[in-house]
Amino acid sequence: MQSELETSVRLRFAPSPTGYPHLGNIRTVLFNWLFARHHGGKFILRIEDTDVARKVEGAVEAILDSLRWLGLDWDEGPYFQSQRLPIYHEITQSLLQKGHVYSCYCSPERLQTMRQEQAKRKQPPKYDRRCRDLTQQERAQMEATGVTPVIRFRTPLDGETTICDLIHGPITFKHDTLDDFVLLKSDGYPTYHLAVVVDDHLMAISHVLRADEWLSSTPRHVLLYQALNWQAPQFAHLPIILGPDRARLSKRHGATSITEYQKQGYLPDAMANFLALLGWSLDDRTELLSREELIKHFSLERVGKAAAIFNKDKLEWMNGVYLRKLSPDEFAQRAMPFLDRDLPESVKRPLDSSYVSRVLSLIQERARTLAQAPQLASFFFLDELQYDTGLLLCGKLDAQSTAKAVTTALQYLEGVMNWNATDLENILRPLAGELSSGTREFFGLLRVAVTGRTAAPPLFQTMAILGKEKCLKRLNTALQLLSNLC
RNA sequence: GCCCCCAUCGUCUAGAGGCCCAGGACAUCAGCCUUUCAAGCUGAAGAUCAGGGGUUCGAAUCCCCUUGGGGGCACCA
Repeated sequence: MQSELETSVRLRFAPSPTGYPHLGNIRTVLFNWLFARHHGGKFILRIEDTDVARKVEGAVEAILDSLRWLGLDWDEGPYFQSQRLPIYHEITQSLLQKGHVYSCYCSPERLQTMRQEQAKRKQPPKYDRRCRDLTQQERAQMEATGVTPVIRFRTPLDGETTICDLIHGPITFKHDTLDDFVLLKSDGYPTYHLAVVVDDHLMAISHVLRADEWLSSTPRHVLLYQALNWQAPQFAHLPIILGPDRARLSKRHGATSITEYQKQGYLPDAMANFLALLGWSLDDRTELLSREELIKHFSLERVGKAAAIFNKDKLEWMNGVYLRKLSPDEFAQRAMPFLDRDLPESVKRPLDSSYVSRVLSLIQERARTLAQAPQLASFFFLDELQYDTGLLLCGKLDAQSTAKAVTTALQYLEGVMNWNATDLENILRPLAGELSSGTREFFGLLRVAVTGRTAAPPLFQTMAILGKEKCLKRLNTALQLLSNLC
């Protein structure tokens, strides 16, 4: 049975469609989602599209896609603030009547020069409240000029507001460090401060988990809640995620949008696990947690305060762990699109799925991302291998003895009836001693001939999958290359 | 300039006064396994707990200062 607290837990993710969601955004969603699911509450999606100018085409779809990819489902929404304008207007009217807000007629130009002068005088940039106490007559005059005013909040001149952050504890802000912020823009759209407060209240949001960058605007929101006579939700400000250079995550840090990680072949579960550990931990040793375990154990008490630097190496490692945990079938199913996308064009499509499955069984353990699969497996698909002939001579043997070794191997292989890994090994292993200094050299030589590389999956399994015809052909090619060196 | 937040190995972190001359993970290095690679196993190195003052019998843990880092101060969110 759920307690009353649990049924009333309502979280939300409220991105603005001004770009594609990046790691930081997604980590925030994850925490919101985990908290909601942990408490059996609701998770709501709301699009804060109140900035017409900065709106980015396709951003909303990218947000929805990212959430779906990560399996972060929502119970309500998406709501769009741009469709809720009348609500904000109505609330603004009531605030106006109660005297909590006022119309401001200052032009953007005036505000800008004001700020410039403040900067020159090393003063904090703050609205000088010129329109705060206009007389009725002055207001009428301004209205008559036809300028559309903005609506500003009448911030108390003295006193202070203490917010009780669930992660940081109590934090006090003096009102005289705040200014009269804008609630309604002249284009009729609300600012973030108005819209977020109104919607969080109307949507009965119980907990606001958002990034630390919002911490200093929280007193404004609390003041607004008070003016509206509404109960404020609980706030929890999450540590920010930084790039390796300790700067905020941005384009410069390579893959920043979450869809990019999808393209690079990371698994949603690995991503979620990794992101959960950025700012949260279960204990001193548990690192690998399934979706269910994350939900079960997530709590705000175990969220840290310090900003975290994104460590891609660890993400890759973890993704490798998840990749290896997949069943062979599932791995093949997931890797197939990547092969299709990234294998050279010369490779005929559609790919033979049963061949692909066998190939991928050797790749699974070696790939840290799905996008590495095509590169790891390419020699299985190519007709002609391109490699440096010198690789054939990496051991102590000269070109002639090497050629002899290959020739002998070919002789034996041609007669093989059952082309499988065990038989191949049984035939080739005894040859290593007589033809070369040992298995390392002999098998190494064959490996280069058959795969074109010095690092590849186990030789005999590789040959078995490649098939007799292809192997013999490649060994003959190697022989030709060697004859050029003799 | 003002306000706010933060500070444990390179990185993610454990640590809520004695269990810590600080534990785990990634990365690094070495060894084992082995036909190469990967995986796996074992081990090493890596943090005077930013610095300085207190409080205390005792501090990474509490308080203060300093320093450093980050965030905010738009008719952006």
